[in-house]
Amino acid sequence: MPEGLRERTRRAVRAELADVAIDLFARQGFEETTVDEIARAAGLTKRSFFRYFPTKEDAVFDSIDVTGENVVAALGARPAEEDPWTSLQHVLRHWQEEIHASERTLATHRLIEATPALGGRLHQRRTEWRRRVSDALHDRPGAGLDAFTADLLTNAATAVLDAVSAEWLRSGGTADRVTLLERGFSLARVRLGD
Amino acid sequence: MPEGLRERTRRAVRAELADVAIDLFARQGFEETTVDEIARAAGLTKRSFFRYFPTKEDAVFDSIDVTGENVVAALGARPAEEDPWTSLQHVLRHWQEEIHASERTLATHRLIEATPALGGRLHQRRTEWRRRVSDALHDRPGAGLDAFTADLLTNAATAVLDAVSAEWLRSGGTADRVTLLERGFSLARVRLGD
DNA sequence: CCAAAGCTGTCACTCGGTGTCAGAATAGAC
DNA sequence: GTCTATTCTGACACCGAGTGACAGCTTTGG
Repeated sequence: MPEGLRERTRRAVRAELADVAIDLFARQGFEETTVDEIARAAGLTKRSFFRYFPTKEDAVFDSIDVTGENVVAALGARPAEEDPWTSLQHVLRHWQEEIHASERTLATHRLIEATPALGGRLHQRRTEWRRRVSDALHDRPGAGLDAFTADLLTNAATAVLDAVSAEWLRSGGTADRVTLLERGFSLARVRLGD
Repeated sequence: MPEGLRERTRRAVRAELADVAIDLFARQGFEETTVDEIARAAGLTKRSFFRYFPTKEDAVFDSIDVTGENVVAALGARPAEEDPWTSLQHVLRHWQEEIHASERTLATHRLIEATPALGGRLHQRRTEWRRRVSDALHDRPGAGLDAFTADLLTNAATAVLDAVSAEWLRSGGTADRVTLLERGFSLARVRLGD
């Protein structure tokens, strides 16, 4: 059984729900839109909305968020003797390449930028995978990084990521995210053995 | 009238409220403590709690948070031709020196570390002053920084700050924050004109 | 002493989020 | 095709964070 009907339906409903949510948020604002409203518009009840998303905020990040596993796995695939900062750059670059900058992506980022609660929740989600990445760097084969340096590396990487998003948003979605990422990673550098 | 009785009382109540709150949070957890509980313990009603703090979270940051004005002002006092990264280092270093690492400070940081909602809210607050700092760097006399670089600088500075807090927490409050800050700022560098 | 301004408790309300339950739909075994 | 265990759903009740409105008390300044 490669793909049950049930899971397919579930994913479809989930996508539909996220779709409707972002649409409403973009039109009338995040705080001004109730969960009940979203659910009704998608033909469900409020209770069922929370069976698909843990919070109202999470309906927004579905399409644009990274998972810690992805980054850790990709990081493990890099050569062990490579400079950690360079490894991070390559991993995140590869991730950015996969994002196709649609109109919806732009609207989503605008929404996050304009809504403090969403910014907070995004940070909260990232904290999770930052911990994983930091741990992965910490006990990496080869040069043993102390916890402080590992944290510094991951924090700095997300700092670049945020600056890239902000600039991309400022450009109205026309700027090339990969190019910005490269610029960011070379302007800000975390060099070891200094 | 240098200091009215009214304002003095108000500040005292506010401090008392924050005190009680942190105490309860540390003992039984943030989510497990209701606002009503805090207010009652301080001899007030829930309604009055919200006349002193906009949210439940904000009762925690009262003593440990920076304001954007402080940083911007201190930044303006640095020599105009100084490297921005170095300026940030000095300003934040000065701020860290003023923090005396009491038991309460430690408890507060532990609490934030253990509570996702608090981490999110702190980030939200910092976003506010990051914008100000970034703007201040943007139209600084002398070298005109583009918005992207200015963002990168401020984001990277908070990245260092967060790594310092995490390490200090890991050490159980024994590590010297200023030393850590220096190490962080020299390990991670944002260099311009490259 | 008197009026304006500020602070307080009380009440009522909205909204995000959760626990529970009973019924409908579905998956897989026969 | 049928039966049973699992899953999904709406309905209902509930909690806690936050807000608006109002009435009464205290402080401030003249």
